[in-house]
Amino acid sequence: MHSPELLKGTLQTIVLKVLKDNGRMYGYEITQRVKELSDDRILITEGALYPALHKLEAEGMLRTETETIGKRVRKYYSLTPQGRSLVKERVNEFVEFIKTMGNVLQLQIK
Amino acid sequence: MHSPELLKGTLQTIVLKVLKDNGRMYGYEITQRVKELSDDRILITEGALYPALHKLEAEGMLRTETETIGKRVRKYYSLTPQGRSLVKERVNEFVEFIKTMGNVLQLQIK
DNA sequence: AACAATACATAAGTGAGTTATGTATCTAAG
DNA sequence: CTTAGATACATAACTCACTTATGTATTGTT
Repeated sequence: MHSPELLKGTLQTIVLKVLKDNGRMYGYEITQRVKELSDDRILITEGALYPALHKLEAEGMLRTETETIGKRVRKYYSLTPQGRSLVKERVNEFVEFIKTMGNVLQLQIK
Repeated sequence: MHSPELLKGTLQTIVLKVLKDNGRMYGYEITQRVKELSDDRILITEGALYPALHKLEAEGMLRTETETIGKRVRKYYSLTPQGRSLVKERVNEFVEFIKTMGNVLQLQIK
C-alpha cells in the first residue's frame, strides 16, 4: 500500500480516467477496478470516493443513472462531454507533474 | 505551477534528495535549488519548509551547523547516515507510486 | 530612502483525505 | 439458519500536511 500522502490530489484523476476507460461504472465497481489495476496498492475508501463522485456530478462532469438489481440499488456514473475534457486535462497535469518530479529527484526517465 | 494537491507528501522526499545531491545546504538555498530544478514549477513555501526541516532534524535524519556570514545567520543542514537511508526509501517509494499510477492511468511507460 | 531579495521562524486556517458509523442486501460456511 | 463477509450506498467527525499570514532582521539595488 502506498503512503496515503502521495495519493492526495490523485483521486479525481483516477476516478475520471477509470470512468473514461471503462464506460459507465458504479462506485463500488470503481474501487474494485482501481484495486485491481494497482495490484492492491491503491485502495479507495468510501469516505473519499462518494463525496468526490457527488462533487463531480454537481459540477456537471458526471451524470448518473440508477439501476435496481434485485433489491439492490446501483448508481451508475458516466462522463459528460465536459467530463471528457477534464480527464485529458487532469491526466496531462499528472504527467507534467511526474516529469517535473523526475527532474527534481534526478530520476532516470525511460 | 503544479496543482498544490499533487505536491502533498512529496516535500520530505524532495528536501532529502536535494540535500543528498548537493551536500550541505541552508533552507533558503533549498527553495531556490528546487525552483531552479523544477523550472519554477515547484515553489516551496517557508511555512512548509522550516517545520519540515526541524522535524527531520528532531528525528535524527539531518544535522545542522550554524554559520554567520556578515551579520546574517545561516543554518546548514546535511544528511546523517540514517538520513541517507531515508532518502533511498523515500525515492523508491515515489518511483513505485508513479509506476502504480502509470498502470492505473494507463500511461505509456516506454 | 525605499523596495526587493535574502534568511530565519511560527501561528492560524484550509481542505482533501481517513476513520467511524449507519443502513441494507446478497452469499457462502458451519 | 445464522453468522460473517462481500456488496452497495451515504455522511459526519477528525487529522494533518500543507497554505497563508505575520514577524524579525540583514543585504543589495534603484
